[in-house]
Amino acid sequence: MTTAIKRCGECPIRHRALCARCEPPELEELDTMKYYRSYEAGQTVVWAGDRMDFMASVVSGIASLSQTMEDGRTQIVGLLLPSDFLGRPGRECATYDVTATTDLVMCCFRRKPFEAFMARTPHLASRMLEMTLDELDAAREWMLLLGRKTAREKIASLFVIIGRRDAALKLKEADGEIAFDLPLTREAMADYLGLTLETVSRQISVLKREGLIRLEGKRRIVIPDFQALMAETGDDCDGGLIG
Amino acid sequence: MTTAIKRCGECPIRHRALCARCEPPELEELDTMKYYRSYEAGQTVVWAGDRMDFMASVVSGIASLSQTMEDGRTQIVGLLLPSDFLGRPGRECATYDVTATTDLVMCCFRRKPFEAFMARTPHLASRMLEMTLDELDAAREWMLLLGRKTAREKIASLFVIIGRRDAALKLKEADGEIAFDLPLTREAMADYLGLTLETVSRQISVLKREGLIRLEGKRRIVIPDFQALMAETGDDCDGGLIG
DNA sequence: CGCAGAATTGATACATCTCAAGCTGGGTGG
DNA sequence: CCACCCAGCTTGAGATGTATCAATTCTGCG
Repeated sequence: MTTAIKRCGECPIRHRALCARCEPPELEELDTMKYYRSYEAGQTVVWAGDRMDFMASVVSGIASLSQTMEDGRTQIVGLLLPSDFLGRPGRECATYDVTATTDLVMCCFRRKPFEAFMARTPHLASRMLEMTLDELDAAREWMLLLGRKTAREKIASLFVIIGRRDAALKLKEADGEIAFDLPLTREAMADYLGLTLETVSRQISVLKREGLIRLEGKRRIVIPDFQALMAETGDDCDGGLIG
Repeated sequence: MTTAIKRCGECPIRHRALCARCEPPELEELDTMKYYRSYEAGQTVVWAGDRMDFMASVVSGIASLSQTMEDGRTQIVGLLLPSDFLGRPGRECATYDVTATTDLVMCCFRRKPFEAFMARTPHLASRMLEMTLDELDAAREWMLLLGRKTAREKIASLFVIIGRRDAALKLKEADGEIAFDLPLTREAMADYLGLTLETVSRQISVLKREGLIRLEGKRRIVIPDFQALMAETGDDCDGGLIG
């Protein structure tokens, strides 16, 4: 459950996380407050409605936020990637089911002390506002996908978004040939895209047949021509991340 | 374009808007900064991508945020109701098309001075974070609706949400018989729910035929049994606003 | 009155879902 | 070391919900 503790100064997500604008004295204080938690792929972090006595940044791996209806229909409403934050100031209970989609490591803080720290550290609150506004834009982008895109466009959009993010992480340009490991099962993709897993599988097969993507094994996606795939998302040519 | 100026102290949205926690001296300062703008139903406030040199709170009426694809498919990604805020600190350009769905009055601030005011007024930033987190929850709730609900459930959910909000505004309980004016055309409902206007019309007719709703004129909706309609949303019985 | 925008209704098409049958690859135990 | 197993995935055939195209019918208003 617990992994080796790192100093905040050496943290891999330091420059993008909530604490991005913290100065050394603040980092030292965070060092004393934080603890790590690890989850295996498939494990549940919290259930919607459960009391949640901590807040956390994702250090590595991916977690999903999802809602499930009484009859089992499920919608993933957000992915938490490295540097993303989990937990809402002032709220005691989780709003969504949080599940480790891959092996996951999170940097955690007990809620009360962390809220106190935030209250006396204005730039933390301002960083949090910035990150929340970005999440809101991403959620709204996803609303367009869920409400108006075809299955084919949904799959293409997913690959373009993951490919672009992956390229950014590797500090590469998102054009020409791009390859990445797809960290989601077909079922998770379906729940994220508002489709069934059969439809996801079929549309991936179609894109493969047309040469827009290649599969290496089940999980590695190669995009030989990123621009060509972008043209299949339905967004205007800039890829439409914001619009 | 400009309406009579009110003192902030008498503002009808004062207790729910961004400035909810401002004290009299701050309100006086806001009084000197603010100006009102009015739009007629159907007018565009800004286009996505346009430079936006102001931020604003909705005083009365409804505005919609929407995204449109090249081929004309449109998705409404948010409604701005009285007390909701438009504009993002640090961003010069509008991210979405903003349209007045009904006649609309907004309380506006030029961006630069307002950002400066926010920078030295921490509780404004904190109120903004709170409002943004609420919007994010609402957006994610809508993702479940768009991705997983049937047309019938979508219509029922829309009426329940508007009915509940309307009851809250009138300080009534949301049960038994509820009635409200529906401020959206069939087309706007379709764009909000990810449907066509024909499907919206048909499903409204079905709910009417089943006695779950009545129409008085085209725009006034009467819900004789709020609980019964809630049972049609697919959410668990608390209505699932948060989950 | 008669128009124009909004809404309803009908007939048909089609994308996606549903149910069902195999396939594939990696791990395990005999 | 091989056969088996199982979760994850693919593919097929048919059902179904929603979109599309096309008339009407309302409703408010000049």
